[in-house]
Amino acid sequence: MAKEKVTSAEVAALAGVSQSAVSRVFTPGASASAKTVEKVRKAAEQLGYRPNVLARAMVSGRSRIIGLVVAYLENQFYPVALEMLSNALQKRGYHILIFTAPNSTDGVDGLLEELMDYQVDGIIAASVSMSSDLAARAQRAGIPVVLFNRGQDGPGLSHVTSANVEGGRKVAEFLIAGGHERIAHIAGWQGSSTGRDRQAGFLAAMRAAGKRPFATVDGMYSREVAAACARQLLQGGTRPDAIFVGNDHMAFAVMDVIRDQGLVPGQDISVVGYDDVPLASWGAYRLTTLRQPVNRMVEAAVDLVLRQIEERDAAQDHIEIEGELILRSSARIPEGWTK
Amino acid sequence: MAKEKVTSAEVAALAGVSQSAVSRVFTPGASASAKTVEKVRKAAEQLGYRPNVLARAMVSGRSRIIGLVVAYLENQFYPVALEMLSNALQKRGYHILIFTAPNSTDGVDGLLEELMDYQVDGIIAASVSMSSDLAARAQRAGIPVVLFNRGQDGPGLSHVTSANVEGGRKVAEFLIAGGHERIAHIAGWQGSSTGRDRQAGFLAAMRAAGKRPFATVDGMYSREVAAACARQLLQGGTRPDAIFVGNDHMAFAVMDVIRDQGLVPGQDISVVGYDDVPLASWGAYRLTTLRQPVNRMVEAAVDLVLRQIEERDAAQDHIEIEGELILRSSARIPEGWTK
DNA sequence: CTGAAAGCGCTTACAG
DNA sequence: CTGAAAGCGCTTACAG
Repeated sequence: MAKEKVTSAEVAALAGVSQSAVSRVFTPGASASAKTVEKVRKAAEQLGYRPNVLARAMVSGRSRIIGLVVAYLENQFYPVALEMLSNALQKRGYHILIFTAPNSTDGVDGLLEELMDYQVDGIIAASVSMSSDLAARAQRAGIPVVLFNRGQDGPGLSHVTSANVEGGRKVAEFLIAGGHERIAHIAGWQGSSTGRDRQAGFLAAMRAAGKRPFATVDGMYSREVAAACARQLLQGGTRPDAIFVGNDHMAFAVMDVIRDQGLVPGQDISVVGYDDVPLASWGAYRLTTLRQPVNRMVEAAVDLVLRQIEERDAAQDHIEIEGELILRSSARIPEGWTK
Repeated sequence: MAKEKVTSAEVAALAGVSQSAVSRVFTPGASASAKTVEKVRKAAEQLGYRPNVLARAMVSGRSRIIGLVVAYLENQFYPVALEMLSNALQKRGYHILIFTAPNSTDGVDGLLEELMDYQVDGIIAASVSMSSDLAARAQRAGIPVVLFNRGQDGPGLSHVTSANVEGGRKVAEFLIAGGHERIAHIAGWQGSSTGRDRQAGFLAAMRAAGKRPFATVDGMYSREVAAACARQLLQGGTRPDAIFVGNDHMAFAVMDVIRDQGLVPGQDISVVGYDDVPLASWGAYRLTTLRQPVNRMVEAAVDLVLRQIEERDAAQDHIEIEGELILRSSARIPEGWTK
């Protein structure tokens, strides 16, 4: 039976080698003779020895911990991403230390201190913006930061997003092709790059087609705000015949409001979301939406941080992944387009 | 400008005190004169010093890290719990190291090793079972384990759940009071205590009322399985007039199937879930469900681990929190009951 | 209250 | 390949 805590020294004693030898056997790439390896492995097994990650971290300067700043978990996009991120990182020998953040910018500032206290090797920040001051501090500390699903103004940070401007454009073009005349936009939070980019793409495509949006309002990425916006839009004499909503999470609220008014999404009013979270495909919503390829975004983010950690040279990078419009029944499908 | 890494020795030098003094100033409860505190604080501020948590962990034996084993994040119950857990722990100076687990028992076994490598102070395992062998190992290592939303056969682990047997009973009584004649149960995974307990309570209440369930099947906590079960139940000549589903996540799938068949939940067939995740109150579902009070479950779990960590004596405990039936429109409401 | 010193469990030059 | 030794950044008795 293994005892509470076994150290490399105890293994060394049992194996009849030096403590350094034990360490080498457990350090990938270090040299040890086959005989030593065998003796050590046997002793370690017998004692139930496993290297103490924290001690290793102290001397090597690598904790194998990635700080993940996350918020807004009500939006199904993030739990899904979180799970994938954790799996991908686990597979490469890292683990995630979670920091739940307030959704505002200033909330993150205090977190960085704590993050650094734990000597994390890198930081992935999902769904939060970061001041460039913060970026600078992390950089000075030599900790790579990757923004996930959020861009950044100014230099300093890597980030991975989907092609949001283009996504917004695609949605507008789809809606225009569908013959909609009064297209409204309940935008993603205009304090975030994703919200702004999607809106910019949407407006650009409208302009290019010589159309003006029926209305453009900020849904703040909030169910409540989006629902209020939708109610507002529906109450006038003429109402929109299509609404592009800045993300799926808000789009569900909008659909709920539409139905509350006795209208049918996809017939009376087309609704298009952004993300393609699992719920979007469920029977109750069947939401047409611009899919953000989470798996590829996750892969990119993981590659980015780990590359910056493991090969110090690796420069920052901005990765943009293209999304695809997923056609379902919440929006009228233009003739000739196939589901 | 702070430099990359500042140590207590550097602060000591600048402040003109010993390194031990610096350490004391940053150790709550350690004694230092007002003058020393001031000199040290000033120097620390100037240099941008913060204690290295890992170094502190090494010597003190406390990492202030809680390992969280989690899976099944598609079920909105868990992201919600995760966020609350993280917030509660953060507030008390701990952080969560995430381990995503396969939903099976054996998957967790390997994780425990990794968990212990990081010298976590405690473990919270959500939505996973644990072999008693595993429990024993953690115990031997002196690491308290708390099962969240899962019970355990045999001794060794603390756990917090809602009152599942009673919850199942309440649902049955509600359905019986509603005058339903053919009540089916798509149960939670029978490999889990929650699934078994809810079913047991349900069956007991049925028996007590002299009723036999229309059918009882295992939904495995899976959308797909639950949907298949629902289709099965609906296709015969006589179909159930009520279905108690083992959790909300499956209940949504069941409602989707019911509507696909042109039936209306709450009119043609009553559906009752378990959990009361946020989605249950959204317009598209309005699911009647037995609420698990996540906030109280989280508080209890956090208290339990921290107590076991901070006062070594604290014994294991099994905490059961009562839930409440939330009446919405997915199920017929018995006369006299109020929403 | 305060400093010198030992030690937490490792990794990593440094000699051999 | 291998061992002795230094050192990672702290906390904590131990004297004073």
